[in-house]
Amino acid sequence: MEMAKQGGKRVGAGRPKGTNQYGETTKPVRVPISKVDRVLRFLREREDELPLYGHSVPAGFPSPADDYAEGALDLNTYLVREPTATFFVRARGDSMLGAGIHDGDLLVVDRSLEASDGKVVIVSINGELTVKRLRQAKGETWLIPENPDYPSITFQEQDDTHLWGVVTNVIHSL
Amino acid sequence: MEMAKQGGKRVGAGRPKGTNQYGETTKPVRVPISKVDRVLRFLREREDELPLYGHSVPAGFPSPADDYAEGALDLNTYLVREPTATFFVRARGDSMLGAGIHDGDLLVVDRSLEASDGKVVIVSINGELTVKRLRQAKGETWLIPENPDYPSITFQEQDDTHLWGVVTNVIHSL
DNA sequence: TCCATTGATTATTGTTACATTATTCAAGAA
DNA sequence: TTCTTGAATAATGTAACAATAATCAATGGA
Repeated sequence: MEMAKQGGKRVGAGRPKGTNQYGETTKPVRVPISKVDRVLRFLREREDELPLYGHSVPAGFPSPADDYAEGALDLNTYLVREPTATFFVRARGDSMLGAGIHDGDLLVVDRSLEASDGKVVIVSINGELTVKRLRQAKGETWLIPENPDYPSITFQEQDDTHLWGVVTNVIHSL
Repeated sequence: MEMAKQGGKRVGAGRPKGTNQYGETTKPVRVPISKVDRVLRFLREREDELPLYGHSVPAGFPSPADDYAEGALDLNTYLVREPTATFFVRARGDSMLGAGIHDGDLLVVDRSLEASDGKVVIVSINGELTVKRLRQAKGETWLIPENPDYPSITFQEQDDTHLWGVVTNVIHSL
C-alpha cells in the first residue's frame, strides 16, 4: 500500500523549549567516572535545595515537593564553610553534655577558625581526641569540660597536646 | 636563523595517564546551567568524602588532606536517606530539651518513616509546627514534650492536627 | 660529559557537533 | 469529528576536536 505525502507548513511545531527535566538548558561538564552516579543523584534529588520550613504552616497541607515557602537549604553549604579545612569527629562520653554534645554525636570541625576564648575545640591529648571548651584567662589556657563530674586541665600541662580545630556544629541522631 | 630538525623516535614520551586533577578518566555529563558552579565545587572540594576521625589519633599530626584513616563521610548521604521525602524544620523553644533539641536547632525530618511509638515527630497544630515525642498506648495517641514544664496532649483532641514526619537528626550550632 | 633547549609524543580538557530520542503540531484519512 | 502520520524542533548522551599540559629524548653548546 502506498502512503500519501502529508506535507505543508508546521508553524510552531516541535518540542517546546524548557521541556527537559530541569526546565533550563544544560551543558556538558566533565566528571570523573567514579563520581558520575553521585553527581547524577545530586542533580536528580536536588540535594542542594531541600525544603526548609519555619514555625507556621501554609494553608492546607503543603508538600515538600512544592515550592518551598520558607526557602531551600543546602546541607553541605550550611554545615561546611571551608571544605578543605573541615573534618568530622565522633564524640564519646558525656563530658560536654552542657554544650549539647551527647555520646555518639557527630561533630563538624573547622581547622581554619581561630580557637578563641569560649570556643568548643577538639584537642588530641596523648593520642586521644577530646572535646572541651577553651578558656583563656590570666595568661593561661584551660580546657574545661561542660560537666562538673570531669576535671579541667591546662593546655600546657600535657606534652603531646595538639589543637585540632573548632567545633561548629553537633549532629545528633534520634 | 634556521632551526635544525630534532627528529627521532620518542618511545614512552607524552603526558602520563592519570595525571589529571582527579587521577582517573573523566566523561562529560550534562548539568543544568544554574548548577554547573555547584557541581564543580562539589567535585573540587570533594564534599562527598570529608574525613571522619574516631577517638584515637594516628601518629604525628595527621592532616585532613591525607587519606582518611577512619574513613570518609558524605553529609547528604549520612543525613538524608530519602531525599524526596526529607525536609528541614527550625526548632523553637525548649520543650524537647530532654531529647537533645535546643532552641534554634535544625531538624532533619523524613516523611517516609513510620511514626511509631517513641519516635520524635513533627506535627502541625492549628497551623503551628511543634516537635513532640509520640506515645501510643491503650488505644490512644499522645504527643509528649520532653520537658516537665510543658503539658502532654492527645493527638485527636485538636481539629487541625497533621503529622508531618519523623525527626531523624538534630543539627545544633555552637 | 653535562645539561639546557627544543621539538616529539601523548593525555587532559572544555566545548562543539551530531545522531538519536522525545515531544508537539497540523494535514489527511477514516 | 477523531485518528493516523509525517513534519518540526528541543533534549540528550557521547564522539570528536582543538587547545593545553606534561613528559621524553635528540641536539648542541659549555
